[in-house]
Amino acid sequence: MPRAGLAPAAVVAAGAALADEVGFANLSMGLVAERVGVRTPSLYKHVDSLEALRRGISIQARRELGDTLVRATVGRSGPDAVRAFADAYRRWVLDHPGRYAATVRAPDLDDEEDRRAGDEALRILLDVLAGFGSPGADAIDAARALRSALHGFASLESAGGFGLPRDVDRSYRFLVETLINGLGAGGSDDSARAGDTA
Amino acid sequence: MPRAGLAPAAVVAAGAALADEVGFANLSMGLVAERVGVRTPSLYKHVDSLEALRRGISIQARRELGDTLVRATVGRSGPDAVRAFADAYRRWVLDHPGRYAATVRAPDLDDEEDRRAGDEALRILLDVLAGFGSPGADAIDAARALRSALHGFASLESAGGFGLPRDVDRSYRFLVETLINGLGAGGSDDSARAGDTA
DNA sequence: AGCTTTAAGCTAATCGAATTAGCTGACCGC
DNA sequence: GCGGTCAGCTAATTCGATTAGCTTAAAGCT
Repeated sequence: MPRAGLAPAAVVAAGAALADEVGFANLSMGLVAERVGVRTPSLYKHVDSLEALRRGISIQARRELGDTLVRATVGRSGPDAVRAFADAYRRWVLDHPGRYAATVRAPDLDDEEDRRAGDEALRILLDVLAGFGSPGADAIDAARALRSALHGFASLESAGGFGLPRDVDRSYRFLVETLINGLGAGGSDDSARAGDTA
Repeated sequence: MPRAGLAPAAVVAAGAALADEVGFANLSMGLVAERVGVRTPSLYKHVDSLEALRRGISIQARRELGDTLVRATVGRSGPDAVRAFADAYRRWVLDHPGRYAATVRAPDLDDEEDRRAGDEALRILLDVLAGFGSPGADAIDAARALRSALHGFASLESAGGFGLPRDVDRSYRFLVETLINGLGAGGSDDSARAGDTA
């Protein structure tokens, strides 16, 4: 038979696309094999295992997300950069639910490549936040806050977690503006506990 | 042989405990069976399938989390209630990682019981936020913002997503205070886009 | 063009986890 | 004590991941 001319990268790409369609959790070797046009066992010539394929998808997805975020934020700064970052983040997640689920897996600490793929988005995030000089606020804290909020919203939305009819776009804008407000006000350490009821 | 005296609720409870130990994703019928002291097929006398067991765990977990949050916030209001809510939320997630993962699954919309179990936490959240009368801000938006942020942080932390050495407790406090600040400042709709660079 | 080497793909087989079928005996109410 | 019900069991099925071993397309060399 004519060969399919497969390569590890092609298998990972197919897996990523499939993950977006059927869900990262429902990915199977059989599905991927069918997609690339070979029998299941043939995949093992290109990837070590389903687990390894998942890791590959995760790494690739983190890179894609990172690239997307870079492109969205270049040339912007301050609250504007945060909005661009947030919008690009959510759009990417909604467009690539399976890939996004893949990015959430904790990187394998023994794997250099895996660990690095996650760093880029973080670096961008820190750059974006460089414009917010909330006194006493650590940039890492701010980055974690932003990342947590965006990740939380995106993952709840993409899991269908928002049951109520309230417009989701609007809620997202509210979230982003709330964070921008909060970060701008410089609300980190316990000194912020003054002015409680305000 | 003497009977094990099992009941569906006991199987779900054992499954929940096991999920906390091995991870919700790694739950298997074999593991649960071993835990409750029967052979695997016997479980099917109490639960319909692994999938059904997972749903049961999810429902139970949402109820437990809801109860915990109620207990943590009764008698408090305003920013104080938000802090208590946030602290209780995170503590519960860290103590019950498997159950928490179970709560994230989108409820089955065809299942009345499933849908209801998620509502309680939301109701509490809305109550907690009643104290924040940010003009123009919809309570649902605020609830979603808070939920997203807390869920995001908790799920990243419990997935080992924070690689850096920076103290995580501190970052969490920062996140909560940032939200309190932001919500207090009333930053919802586009009118908030005034005062950009601030 | 013919020869060799490599490795992509295949079929058949193994393994493990979920689930189903059908049997047996423990406990409940009489 | 007797009968019915149902928890639990063993055996069997199914399906997906993975391994073993064969075949031959493709690439390189002479």
